Amino acid sequence: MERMTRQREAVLGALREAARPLSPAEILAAAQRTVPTLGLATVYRNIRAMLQEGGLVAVPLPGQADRYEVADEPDAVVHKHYFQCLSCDRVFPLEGCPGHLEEITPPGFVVEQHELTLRGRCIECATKKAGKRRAS
Amino acid sequence: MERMTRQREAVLGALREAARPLSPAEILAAAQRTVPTLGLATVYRNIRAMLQEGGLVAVPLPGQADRYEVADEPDAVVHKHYFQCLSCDRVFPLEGCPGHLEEITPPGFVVEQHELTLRGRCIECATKKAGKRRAS
DNA sequence: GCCTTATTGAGAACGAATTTTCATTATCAT
DNA sequence: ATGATAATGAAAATTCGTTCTCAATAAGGC
Repeated sequence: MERMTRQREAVLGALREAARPLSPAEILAAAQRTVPTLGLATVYRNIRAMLQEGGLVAVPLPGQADRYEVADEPDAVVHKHYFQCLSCDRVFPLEGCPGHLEEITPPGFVVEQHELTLRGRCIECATKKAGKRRAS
Repeated sequence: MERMTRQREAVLGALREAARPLSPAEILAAAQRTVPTLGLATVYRNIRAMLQEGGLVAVPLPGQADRYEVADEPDAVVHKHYFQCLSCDRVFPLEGCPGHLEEITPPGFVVEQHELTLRGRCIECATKKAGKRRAS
């Protein structure tokens, strides 16, 4: 990936505007508002390229395919956690970290990373308590 | 699943002795020590049957296929968290829960479940500091 | 021990996510 | 503006985990 194409800008733009981790399909849908002819393969190609270049990070979720979001500042060691809505399936970044990990770590084990995923209803789905919807 | 077969006993035995969540492949390997001819399809069939019957529970992990472990007592509402070793890939159950989830939950969001996964070196891999297998 | 039929083993088949192929299009150094 | 070639779109292909098919085997009620 050496050239700045319309499709790549659209993918990056979709991720920037979302302010939350997106799935490849979500990126496709959002970016197609800018480049209607955009294909899923191109979304994947750009995701892969930007991951390598460090501009994107993958957000792994239990039992779910990875989501992606624009990488934070390199020096921001503030790792993140996420909330996944059981209704609309969207994923939102959380602020902060529960800590207290030492307390539940067995002796001799060395913790290098940790991932916390909350699940429930996002504010929108909790409010209009309609039946299940899908991401917007 | 109405008959108690040698293979089903082997699968259950493997899970009981492991005392940690196992992947279908891990179950296969362990159970084959008892029933060498055991096939992977049978492992999956028994996992599925025992899941339905409530004897097993699936352990979802970020970016990983589900592991399985024998279900705790029905009344034990003590949900669990896990530690995954970046070196040997094994998963270990943890005691307790960090709590403090409200603090990081955005206003209006309703938390119904949560999952925490620690990653690093298990006591064995931390001790014999062999080369890394998975990057961080 | 006999017989019905649930269960097995092996491989084919599957579904979902992701990658590749390849002919066409478009970026950008010149 | 031109050309070399990186990037694209569409579909085919691949991967991985899991389920299914089907002939052969074996559990367990009799």
